[in-house]
Amino acid sequence: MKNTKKETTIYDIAQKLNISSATVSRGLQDHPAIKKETRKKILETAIELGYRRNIIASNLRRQKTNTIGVIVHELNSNFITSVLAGIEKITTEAGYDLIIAHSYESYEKEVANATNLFHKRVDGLIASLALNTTNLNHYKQYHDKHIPVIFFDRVEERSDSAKVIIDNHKCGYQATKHLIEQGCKNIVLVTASLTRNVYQQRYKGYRDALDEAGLPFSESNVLIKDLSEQCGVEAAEYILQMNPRPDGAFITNDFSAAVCMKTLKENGVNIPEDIAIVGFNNDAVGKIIEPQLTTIDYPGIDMGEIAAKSLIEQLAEDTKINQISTLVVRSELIVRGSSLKNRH
Amino acid sequence: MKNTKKETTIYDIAQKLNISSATVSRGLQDHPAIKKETRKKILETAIELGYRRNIIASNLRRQKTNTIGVIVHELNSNFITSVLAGIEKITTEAGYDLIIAHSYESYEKEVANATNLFHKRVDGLIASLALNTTNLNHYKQYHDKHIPVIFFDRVEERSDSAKVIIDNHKCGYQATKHLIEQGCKNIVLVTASLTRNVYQQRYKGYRDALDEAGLPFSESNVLIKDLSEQCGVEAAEYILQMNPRPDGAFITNDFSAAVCMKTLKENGVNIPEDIAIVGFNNDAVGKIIEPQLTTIDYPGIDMGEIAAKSLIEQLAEDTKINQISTLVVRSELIVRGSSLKNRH
DNA sequence: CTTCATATCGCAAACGTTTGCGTAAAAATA
DNA sequence: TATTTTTACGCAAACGTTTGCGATATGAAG
Repeated sequence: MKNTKKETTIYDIAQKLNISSATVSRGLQDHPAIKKETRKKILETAIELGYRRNIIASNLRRQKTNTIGVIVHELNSNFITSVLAGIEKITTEAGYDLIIAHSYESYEKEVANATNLFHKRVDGLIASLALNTTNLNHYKQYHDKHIPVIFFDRVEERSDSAKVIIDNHKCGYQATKHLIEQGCKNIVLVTASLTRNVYQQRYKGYRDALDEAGLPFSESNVLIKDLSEQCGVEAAEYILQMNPRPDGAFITNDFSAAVCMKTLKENGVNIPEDIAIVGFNNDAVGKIIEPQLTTIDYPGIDMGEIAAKSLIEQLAEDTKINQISTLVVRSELIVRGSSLKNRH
Repeated sequence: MKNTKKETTIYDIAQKLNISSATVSRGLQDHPAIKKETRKKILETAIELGYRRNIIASNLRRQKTNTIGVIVHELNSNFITSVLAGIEKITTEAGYDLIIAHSYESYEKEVANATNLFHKRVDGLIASLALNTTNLNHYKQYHDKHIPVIFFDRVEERSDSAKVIIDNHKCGYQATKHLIEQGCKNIVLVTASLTRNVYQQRYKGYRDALDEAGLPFSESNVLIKDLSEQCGVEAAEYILQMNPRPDGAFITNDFSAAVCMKTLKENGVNIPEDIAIVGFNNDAVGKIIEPQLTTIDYPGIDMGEIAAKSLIEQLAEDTKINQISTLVVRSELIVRGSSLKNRH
């Protein structure tokens, strides 16, 4: 039961029709220099013989793969899922295929994925950096071969690639300012490594909002964690042992915020009366937790579409003028119960 | 600034060393018939010239891609993420690359992905069916070319492909029996289309548990939804208008269960006193909601590993004996607050 | 009836590997 | 020393497309 059947090639079609393989090839791709009639015959015998175009041979000849690679730092957030949907929409419209690689927030896996996609000869790359990625050497090979790379969300600001991001500084500022407006005077920030741009910017926004309101900043109010489930628990424990207790918390990830909130509640803390909480990402969990979580929303689907459009644009133009651009998509604060101290 | 630099090929290496390209090719892949010394020289000049193997040419010649495709019906659940992690672990160990495609629970997208991966000439396929997929013709092309396909979780039982699943009947039975043991006598089942095996089996388990306990079955206690957020709300509304009110609910998706629970609570229903609830999947949200959600846990990572191992096994053996196997991975009921009526 | 433009199509090279087979040299054996 | 085996490597075909260029036939224009 071995696979003995040979694949049918354009030669088989050509032979059957007594024409050349060149004509078949052209006929299959709607080349204008082929008579309607012969093209029709070609298509007919193609399906008759069960022909499938050998993309590998085609890629080899054309020196292109019509494929773009995507590297994401995580998968199970609906932000990322939305981004992927946005990317997919644009790329399929433009006739590109997609290869999605997952780095699991690991620098090593990100490197492996980058070189892997490079060897697979993707025509372009869209990537979001892992949490602990600081070295970008694995993208240098792309630049050397003039393969466009676009970063989204998690970017490296020193890089001269195109980037599509949100205004994390503004978000951090808005979130913090909102807490201040609710009367908070002692606000904790729970976030991830400040080496990653998104957290660095949110941190700055947090500080700027404090400064503007004339509130003191304290190192001990900033908790650098990994934004996992465990992180939520630890953040709660830290808050519980603080003296004086903070009256607000900005936790830059909805899931961690939810876990933290839950842990605080279990220890008798009232949300938002004792501590007001703001998360980040507008994940579904924020609407499940009680009270519902105030958070920052930003449209993943737009980010994906913009990143993909931008990449395809770069692929289209031979001229590598490539004005290095940073695209910023809108974002907004969504106020819900977890932060509404003065609603009465 | 056009990309003028030609790629270096094995010919360039061969020329520089005054040997043949065949020797270079063999040297690069550790062929035993190459002297240590020449191999070393080859590797050295390879990196010196910045050589990268042209996988496309290699694939064309070998008629293999060393790539396996994965089609998932969704992405943003940690079940699927775990499955992908499991698959990735095994496949990378075996030297295969992965292409992940996402069908967004859409039959059309699933078909598109299947033919796309087929044209990309993956060596094998691992897939989970979309909710409304009933026609499997898009996998026929794989069988025709003897490309192994393995289904996981969402499978078609009539198919003669290998499958790796959980015992959904047992899960449904256990969940329902647990509710009965908690004193429930009027149990609602909220689930998705019974054409999909997982929901069909869970439904049967539900019915069998009722029968065994001598409890009556009622069509009006079964709600077929799509297990979205909206579904959770609708399920709650349905339950609220039921007369008499049910005292238990088995909702075959944690997120929907959480939304439903929340909506019920908002309408004055006490969980679990008035209605006990069991979900499915052991998603993170189940530990956030209050009370925490009783659910069914099953290890995605094991499913992924098993599916991948099974596929690679099929790829290894030329002999297509291929005993059609159905592999069942363990699963278990996790009891938490949402169903514990008689904890006092 | 020439001349020329246009419409169709074929030739053959190229893309970069891999690999069956052959061969020369070196080593082992008789 | 003569013969056989082993070692190490080269030749050239094959994988299936795509495409620049040339060739033929057809019709239009003069």
